[in-house]
Amino acid sequence: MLDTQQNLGFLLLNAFRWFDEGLLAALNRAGWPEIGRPESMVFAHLDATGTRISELARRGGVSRQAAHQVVQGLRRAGLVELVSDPANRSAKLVRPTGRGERSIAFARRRLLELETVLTERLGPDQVTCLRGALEAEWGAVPSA
Amino acid sequence: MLDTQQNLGFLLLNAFRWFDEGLLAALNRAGWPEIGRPESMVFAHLDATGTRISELARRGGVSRQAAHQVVQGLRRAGLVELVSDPANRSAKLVRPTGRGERSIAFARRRLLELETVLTERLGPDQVTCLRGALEAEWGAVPSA
DNA sequence: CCAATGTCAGCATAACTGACATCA
DNA sequence: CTGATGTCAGTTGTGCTGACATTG
Repeated sequence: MLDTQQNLGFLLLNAFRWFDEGLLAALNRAGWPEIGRPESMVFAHLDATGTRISELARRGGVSRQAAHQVVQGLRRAGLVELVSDPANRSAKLVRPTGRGERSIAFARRRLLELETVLTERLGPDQVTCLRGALEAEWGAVPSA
Repeated sequence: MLDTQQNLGFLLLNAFRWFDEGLLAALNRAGWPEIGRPESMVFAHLDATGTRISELARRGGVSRQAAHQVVQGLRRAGLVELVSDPANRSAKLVRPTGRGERSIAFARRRLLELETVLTERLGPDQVTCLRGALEAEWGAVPSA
């Protein structure tokens, strides 16, 4: 009853899922079965030089505790390592391991590949157009 | 490390969240606090004449059991009712109640309102453009 | 006999809140 | 002392799989 074929919100969700499924399926098939949706969300916000857990939580919009749990899972999987922050002994930095960096590089290639496929199917004009609208400043969510 | 400001997948997710938050917050404030994310997903796929639980599950991409659980919650909240399908006695139809229909009408108005705000902020060209790209046929997710 | 539907039960995952120790 | 950080514990919500009765 909400016109899911025309409603912009649902259209956006379906488009996101297209990318999300294409990325996660490829990662799983290529040798990183331990990377799921929550892992990818934290992983994406990781900084090459190391990032604090609380910072990852802020970027991902989740609690410090939830981020901590995901990071521990990634550590057990050998994708990240925790090192003490030299600037603050009460903090630790989450850094990708060699295997973690390889998975990130793979994900980046895969995302570009998906965008290329989309460009072949929709044409360059529509994809440029899509990107332009999404990169624009939408501003705060209207509260009224 | 995945360029979350440029990656199309993340851009799509953020855009979806803009609509999702704007819709759910308005519903909660307007007197439907029991409608959350899962409820809205089922609700959106509801048909005015009544829809089977298994059909809602297919449309929403979740299991029959998960859809069943959400529907029971909506029924307890008085937003939908379950009636026997006259065409198949082993099936039931999920239909919105009066209160349910009012909430759906409200949601529809709110979604249009959000799109109007977006059009004011980005201009009609970019929104038309966005809608065009999203309504196009993206095809199956590339498996390779 | 088989397929689809709705339902119940148990399990896994993932997020949250609360609490606490450490350190700037 | 206050605030930020990381961590542990408990709880809640949500979806899944398995299993079963009913119906076509």
